[in-house]
Amino acid sequence: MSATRPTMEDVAARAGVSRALVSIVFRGVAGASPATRERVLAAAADLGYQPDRRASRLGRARTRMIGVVFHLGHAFHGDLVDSLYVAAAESGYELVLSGVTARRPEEEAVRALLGECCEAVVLLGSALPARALAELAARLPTVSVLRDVRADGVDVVRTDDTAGLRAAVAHLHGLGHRRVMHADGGRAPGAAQRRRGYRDAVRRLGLPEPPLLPGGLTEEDGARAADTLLALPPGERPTAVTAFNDRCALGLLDAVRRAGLEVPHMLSVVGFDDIRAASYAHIGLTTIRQDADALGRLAVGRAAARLDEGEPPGRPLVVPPALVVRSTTAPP
Amino acid sequence: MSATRPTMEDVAARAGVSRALVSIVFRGVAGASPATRERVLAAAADLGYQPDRRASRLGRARTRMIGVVFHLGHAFHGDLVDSLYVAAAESGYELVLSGVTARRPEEEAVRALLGECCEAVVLLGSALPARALAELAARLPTVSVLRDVRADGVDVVRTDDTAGLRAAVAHLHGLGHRRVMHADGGRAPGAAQRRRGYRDAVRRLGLPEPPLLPGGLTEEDGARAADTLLALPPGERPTAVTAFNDRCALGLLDAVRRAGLEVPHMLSVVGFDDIRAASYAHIGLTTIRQDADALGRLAVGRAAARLDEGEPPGRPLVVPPALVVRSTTAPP
DNA sequence: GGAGCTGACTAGAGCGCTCTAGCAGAAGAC
DNA sequence: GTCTTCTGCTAGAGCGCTCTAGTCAGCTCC
Repeated sequence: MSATRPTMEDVAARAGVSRALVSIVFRGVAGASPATRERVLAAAADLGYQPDRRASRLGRARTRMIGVVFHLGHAFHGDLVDSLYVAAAESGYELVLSGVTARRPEEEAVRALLGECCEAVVLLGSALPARALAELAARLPTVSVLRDVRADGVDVVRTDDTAGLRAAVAHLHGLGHRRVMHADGGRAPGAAQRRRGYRDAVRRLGLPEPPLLPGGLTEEDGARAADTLLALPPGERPTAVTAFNDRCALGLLDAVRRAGLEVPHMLSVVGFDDIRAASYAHIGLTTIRQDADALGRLAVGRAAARLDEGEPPGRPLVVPPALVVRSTTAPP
Repeated sequence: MSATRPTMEDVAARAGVSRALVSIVFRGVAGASPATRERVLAAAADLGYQPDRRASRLGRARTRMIGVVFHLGHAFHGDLVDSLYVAAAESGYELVLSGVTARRPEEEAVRALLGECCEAVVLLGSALPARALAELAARLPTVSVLRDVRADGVDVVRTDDTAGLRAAVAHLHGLGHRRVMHADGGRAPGAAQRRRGYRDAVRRLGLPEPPLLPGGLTEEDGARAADTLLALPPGERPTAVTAFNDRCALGLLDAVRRAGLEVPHMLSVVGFDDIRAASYAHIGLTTIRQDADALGRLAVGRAAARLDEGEPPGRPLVVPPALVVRSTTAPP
């Protein structure tokens, strides 16, 4: 509390050196003798001095800050942010988070970031129109993670959703399933690609192609998909379902089980993402794992490449997903 | 992209006015004629000028920033952050988020915030030792949300967990349950209070007091509690369970249902928090609702009162919870 | 013993804003 | 017609840092 926080000036005065020397010590660059360095550090500790990063960034030519727009409430975004923190630290960048919530739209989150002078932005699962993204990309390097978008100047880092769903269907086919349905993600980022992967695989394997189950991002959407499924005449019921994502799969699982269908014996279910909950022992959801670490690293990598090496926006970076077999799939 | 972002100077030159006038216009204070104001705004729009908030905060005496430490992955923290955003905007503050993840400990999150020069910090469900909190509070107004802690100078904003659990037990008692167990939260913030509420109620109502079920914060912990419960000899099995939180309740629900117990007829379950998933139609979890909006508003209110009115840290602010009856509770 | 280093340190000009003081010039008071 | 009061605007000194361009000892080297 006290009056105001101590500044570099105060530390300098106490250590009996110039302000510049204190700066040298705190930036950890060469130019101070070990003895002085220690004296400065001691003075700083006495005063409880903490460098003001805002001022430091102002004085510096570069801010080395990357803005991140993420959705509070999307569990997978949490995993991504974790990996972004690590990757950013490795490349000497700092993250500034801007959350999207029920009452804080994405536009607002982006606007806030622009005012903070970050050098690049990483958008997780952005729902902004391509035009808005292109506009943003015209101002500063922009990386869209999870969402594949063709917008001028926008870098894309995403999972190979199509391959993921193909792998899911192939896995089910390998188990002997013939009638596989897909709980669709609608307009969610990645949904179109997963839909395509599902259709590709079903056709390629010569399986019947039943209509899509209307699903979505949340457990509730999954439960709705289950209702649709359960309403089907027995002959048309699938023996396996691929879901848009894990949350959807979890909701679906819950609902079909309560309707008396045994999983995996009467119905196999495959999710997408591999969120934490999927691996819980009592759930054991077979799923397509998105590699959050790779996605985060590539996103920061793209931003850094454009900032540090002056690279132009590149083609989409696509991370292969991995099938994780647990206990919600079995032969029909 | 281009060279560098335009500054106030550029806007001033283009509009043919002084830098100070541009500042006046952008701060929205009196002192510029409508005509000039418009001219400045037009020039700024032409240039794509965006004021640099870092510089603006440097120049200003106060930064009006509140730091928020939250856990990515705790769904309820998302609700709180949403409400904090709203409350902060209302009191003219800005939020700066610092996330806690698997690989980014709370200490690190706090440290980052100190460097950003926020005027106060709000910690959601902090797990820091009381000493560390007191130290932090010695530097700047500190509000602990969800976690009740007796540390010098630390403001606390929390739900009346004890009352919540009393209400849960009373509800079950009212339905005719006699044997009610509690899936405990261990060392999680609020767990001790909820445990106390449970015990209070059970004693007061003259119910038997069985041992606690070891639970925790996550679905997995809930499933583990279910295992313990299911392993009980039939005579000792409860007819109802109160869970530390919703996620724990959900995990428990899932596990007991799969073991063949019908909910609510064979077992009633009450959660805590009222996270989004609790209200999903297919789940319909009876729970104790924490008022995220009130918690957020009070947290910002405390910070603002200390900053703006110079108030000293006050006594804990306790928000009453509310019982939300859905479909996981019924007479035994 | 002077040139040329090097290592340790300082002065001072920014960075992009804010904000106090102050200055013209028009309007109103008497 | 002078004096005040406003309105609309500008000059310029910060805010707490960074960083370039020094200064100044104390070396080595021939």
